[in-house]
Amino acid sequence: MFEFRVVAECPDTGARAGEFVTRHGVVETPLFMPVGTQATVKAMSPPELEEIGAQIVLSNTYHLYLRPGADLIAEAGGLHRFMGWQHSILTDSGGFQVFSLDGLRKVTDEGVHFQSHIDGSRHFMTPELSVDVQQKLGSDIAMCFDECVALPTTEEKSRAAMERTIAWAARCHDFHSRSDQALFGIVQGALFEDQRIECAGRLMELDFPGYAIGGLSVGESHDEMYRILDVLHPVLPQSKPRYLMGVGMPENLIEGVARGVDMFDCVLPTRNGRNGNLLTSRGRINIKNARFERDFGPIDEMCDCYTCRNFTRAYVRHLYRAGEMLSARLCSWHNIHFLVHLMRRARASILKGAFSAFREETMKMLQPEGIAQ
RNA sequence: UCCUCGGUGGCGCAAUCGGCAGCGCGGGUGGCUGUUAACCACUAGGUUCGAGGUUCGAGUCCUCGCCGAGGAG
Repeated sequence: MFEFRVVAECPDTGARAGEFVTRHGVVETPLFMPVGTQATVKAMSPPELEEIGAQIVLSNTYHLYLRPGADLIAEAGGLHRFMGWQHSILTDSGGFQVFSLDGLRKVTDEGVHFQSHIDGSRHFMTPELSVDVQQKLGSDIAMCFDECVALPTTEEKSRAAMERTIAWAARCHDFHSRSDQALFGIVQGALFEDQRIECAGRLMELDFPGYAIGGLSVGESHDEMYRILDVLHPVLPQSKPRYLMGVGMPENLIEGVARGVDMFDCVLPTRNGRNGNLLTSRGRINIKNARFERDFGPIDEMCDCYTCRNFTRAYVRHLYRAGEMLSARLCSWHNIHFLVHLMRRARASILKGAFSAFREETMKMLQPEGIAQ
């Protein structure tokens, strides 16, 4: 059911434009997926996400398993119907929570003992349970349950997590049965090139319809992230989509695309938006700053999102300082629009054979020195 | 006119027995990368109403004054 095809490739870099089909429609890559952990992209409604042009959103197995529960969502007719989103959905497996809920969990080869961050109740998440939940949710793309290690780490710890991730991937693969849902494998291996290559190769033996690169954007430098992407680029199958998990800084997206990445997701546009940090074509701005008090221009001169078409920096700053919820909405709206359209423009440039110029120009604009006003 | 209570950062308030003047909000700034996050961190800001006095040392005790709130007449 799930099929990916490359429609254009950049002659100078690893960038490619592609598309895949889910039962909820055609999805064009490269793309950015807004994060909707709790079956909602915080502060945004589905029609607003549609207006922005989001093609697929991400939701989370661990969070929905704890509340409201996979059976309830299945009973509601599946996650799409439950949250009122007719387009594609990717569900993360809960693997990232193995990393982020440090202190509330214990990892064993069999699975992960969690203590709920909501009520302290004890749970045991396994690869099978993660896939079971994701099948009940009915997402278009499910992710293997993996172990994401914190950086910096040692070669031994990384290898242990990598081996566990591979073993769990095989168990996910065996357990997975929904033919209308794609299951992606996740490459781990921290910043060790040999481990990354080995992990990719062993996952490829399972022939997943797509491959994710996990364990990055967890504190390493950009150069280290790019080095791992460079290493994986020639290894991963050209004919399958590659998904760089958790990456959302504009420059990371551009450089990721240049290294063959097709999909990204990140909480950055929504979380930072709620906290008054805004992405612009000339770098990031903090709308809280006093210098915007009487700035009656748009957030970003180059942007045509709803926020930029209708409101000024001075107004958005006022909303933020006043604690008004419209601030979170307008800032999230703009930030998501920024990343979705950054990827849309990247795609257009690849189709035109002009990605290198697009990359150079965009990266130059995004430099901190580029911050005007 | 008398009595009582109060006066401390921009605002609201703490400060033990007389012993390094703090907290919250607000202000300024920074951070946030598969969301435990409309969050977190840092920072600036003081003649403690005024004038005297006691004391090694006073936001704190004493005297007088000023201002505010309440009560009595």
